[in-house]
Amino acid sequence: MARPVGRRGETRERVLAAALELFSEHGVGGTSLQMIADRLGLTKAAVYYQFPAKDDIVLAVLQPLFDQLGEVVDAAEAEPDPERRTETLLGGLVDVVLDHRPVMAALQGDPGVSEVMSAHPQVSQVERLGLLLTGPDPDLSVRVSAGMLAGLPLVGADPLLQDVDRADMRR
Amino acid sequence: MARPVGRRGETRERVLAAALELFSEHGVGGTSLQMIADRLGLTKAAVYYQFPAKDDIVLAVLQPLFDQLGEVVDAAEAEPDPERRTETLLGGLVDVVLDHRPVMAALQGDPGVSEVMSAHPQVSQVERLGLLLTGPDPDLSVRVSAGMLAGLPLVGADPLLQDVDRADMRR
DNA sequence: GTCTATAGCCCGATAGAC
DNA sequence: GTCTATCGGGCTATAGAC
Repeated sequence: MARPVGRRGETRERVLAAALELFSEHGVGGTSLQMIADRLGLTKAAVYYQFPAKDDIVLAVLQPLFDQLGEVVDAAEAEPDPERRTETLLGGLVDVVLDHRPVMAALQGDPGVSEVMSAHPQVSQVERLGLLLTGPDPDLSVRVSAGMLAGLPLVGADPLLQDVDRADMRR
Repeated sequence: MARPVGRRGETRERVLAAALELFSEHGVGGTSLQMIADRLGLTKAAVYYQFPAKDDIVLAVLQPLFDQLGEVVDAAEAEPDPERRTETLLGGLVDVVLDHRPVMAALQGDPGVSEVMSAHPQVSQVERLGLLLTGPDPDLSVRVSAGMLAGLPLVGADPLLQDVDRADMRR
């Protein structure tokens, strides 16, 4: 096999790790490509070789989270019973938050993330799917659901509760 | 009195008016000092003379709204009875949204606004006061209130409902 | 007091040398 | 695969005309 991959993508991974650190320290908007390059001993252009644009770095940091979120939505959609459907959905959402706690803690509520996501609706569609699934009626329940979804990351970010939350969420 | 003020501040007002228009068209982040200057037939530096920084323009646009919001919170805090307190608070919030509908419609949900506000906590404190007032208990009720507050501007922005809303809000 | 002209610095982005 | 050089544009700053 001769290691067809070898250390390929190593720099890319280092960029993503440094980016996540810097994003959590200064936010997306406060982090420049120069800072990322400096932290790795590279130049701006070297970072630019790995990612065509700054947005792509943000997206790459978020992608694993959204991948898992997509799987959760898919699984929930396949569930015919409404009650078990929301059960699968909420449990899966908790898992997503807990599995990606570092990313969640660093980027939740960051204005720069909102900008990138509104500019690249590819990932945002997944979130809309989730919202439509919880309540397709254009009533107040939608607002409450959205509020819960917005509050979910806040709960999962700091404390270490795990099984207890899942029961509370069902209200 | 000889009008000690005269036409002073006229340009300043024109800058704020043009800024509000441009913010609503392109968002805060998409509006440059150059655009504001061009719309008024001025130069960037002329705008810069009126406001020391771009953030100060955003803050100046928002200030009347936050001033009124502060008054509402003050009035609600002075109310001893909890029920009447929330009544005063919610009614006042509706008034704030309705009185500043143009600003609300233009800047609500703008990522640039969030950035400026997190960089200048002077005004954001008022909002926290309001949140703490609605529910000082770290329970779920806070989340729901926050969700309602986030949804309030959306309601007040587009339609023309006025008295009916105030009754609905009390849930 | 108000504005023009100009310049500095940093950013994201691109082209092309090694 | 990595880097130098450079571009255009954004915000900020200063000097000085009116």
